[in-house]
Amino acid sequence: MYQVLKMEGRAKRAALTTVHGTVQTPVFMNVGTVAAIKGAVSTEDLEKIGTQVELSNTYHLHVRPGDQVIRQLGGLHKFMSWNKPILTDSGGFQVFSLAGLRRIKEEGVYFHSHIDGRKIFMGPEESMQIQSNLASTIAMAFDECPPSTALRDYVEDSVARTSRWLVRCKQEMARLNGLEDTINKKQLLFGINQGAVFDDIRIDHARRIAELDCDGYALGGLAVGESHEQMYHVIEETVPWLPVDKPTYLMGVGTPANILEAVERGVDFFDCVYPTRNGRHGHLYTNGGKINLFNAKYELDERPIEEGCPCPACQRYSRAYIRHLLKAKEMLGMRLCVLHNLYFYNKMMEEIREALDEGRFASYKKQKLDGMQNGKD
RNA sequence: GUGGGUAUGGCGCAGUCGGCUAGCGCGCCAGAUUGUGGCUCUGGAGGCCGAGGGUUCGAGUCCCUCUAUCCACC
Repeated sequence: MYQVLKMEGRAKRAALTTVHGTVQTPVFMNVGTVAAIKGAVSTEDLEKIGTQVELSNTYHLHVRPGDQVIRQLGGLHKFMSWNKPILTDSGGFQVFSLAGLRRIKEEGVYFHSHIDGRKIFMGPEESMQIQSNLASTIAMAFDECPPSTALRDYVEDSVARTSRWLVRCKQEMARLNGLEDTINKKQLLFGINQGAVFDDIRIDHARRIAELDCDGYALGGLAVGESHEQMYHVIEETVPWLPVDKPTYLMGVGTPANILEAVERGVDFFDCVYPTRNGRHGHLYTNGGKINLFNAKYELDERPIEEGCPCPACQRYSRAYIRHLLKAKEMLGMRLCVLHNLYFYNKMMEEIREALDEGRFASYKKQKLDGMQNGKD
């Protein structure tokens, strides 16, 4: 059940109750593609840094260790010892990101595994079956994510196909949720809006999928090369056509500034590899903007990453020490940086929720952006 | 002491029969990265080529002396 608790303009403060607990939104989902947050971060760590939802990937887990293996082990929650919500991405994005290794047809997509090169077929039904085996809390529809540079004709065809795929996803998910031996019979399904940067295609698609009564809706195909202005414009134009009483998820986005802008435009679910990937590369988020711990100026810096930050890294380690760990390629360096970044993101979302609760999101957003040098994080 | 080898940016090296602004890897200094291959990419700084002399239009490349260092033998 999804309940909108408060609105400020189009910005939503809501709560999504699932079989794995309630998610307070707006929320940032922490990305753990292969059922692991990269950087040696454990589920215990996630509990400490305020993670509400973990995100894993259908395609990656299908390839290794195999969704049948995870099913036999009782599903993802039991497998990775995480009892809060998990969202699984459908594998659709891999159609886009593994371009060159795939062939898209009406029935689905033929891939080559990036692990061993073997040929794999995945269509809407297969994606739902895999996600059902994984038994995630929320499954994503199987879609195609065209590049931002795709021509209008291509995008129209692609979006039409994604719509047909969504119908098949819904039917298959309903069937799977009704089976006796399905692990999570209340698995939710989010549909995905596409249309590149063509407003009319986006809107037409949004209206069409809104009628299908999914459990939530995502904006896909953004932050794939277009400008920030184009992305904000698409969000602004599209979100009003998606049901306000359903979760709205902006896939793969983004920087703290991107998130603040999107919350203002009505988005309440996010995920992004930035805090984890950038953390592994020593790029750290602070209220004063992003810093690169590899920079020589931190060699003798005894301060924590961020003064006053209660995260496990800032509680007891200096920038100088963490910089040394990173340069020495010690795992602990990456781990501490990833923990800090995820804490920063989770904390920012908490602040956003508080601001919305108190009806002061607009001023919070301005203050946060100003602090981060007007969003140049 | 004798014989042989080697000296080129922080480290390891390439430089063909002498020929334009001396390259490469790592490191260093910066910058990218948006539903993740702990990757990758893009820039940048840094060298009077061990020292001195000679041959030549021209020497990192050839010759002589010296120095340092390595190996073997005494």
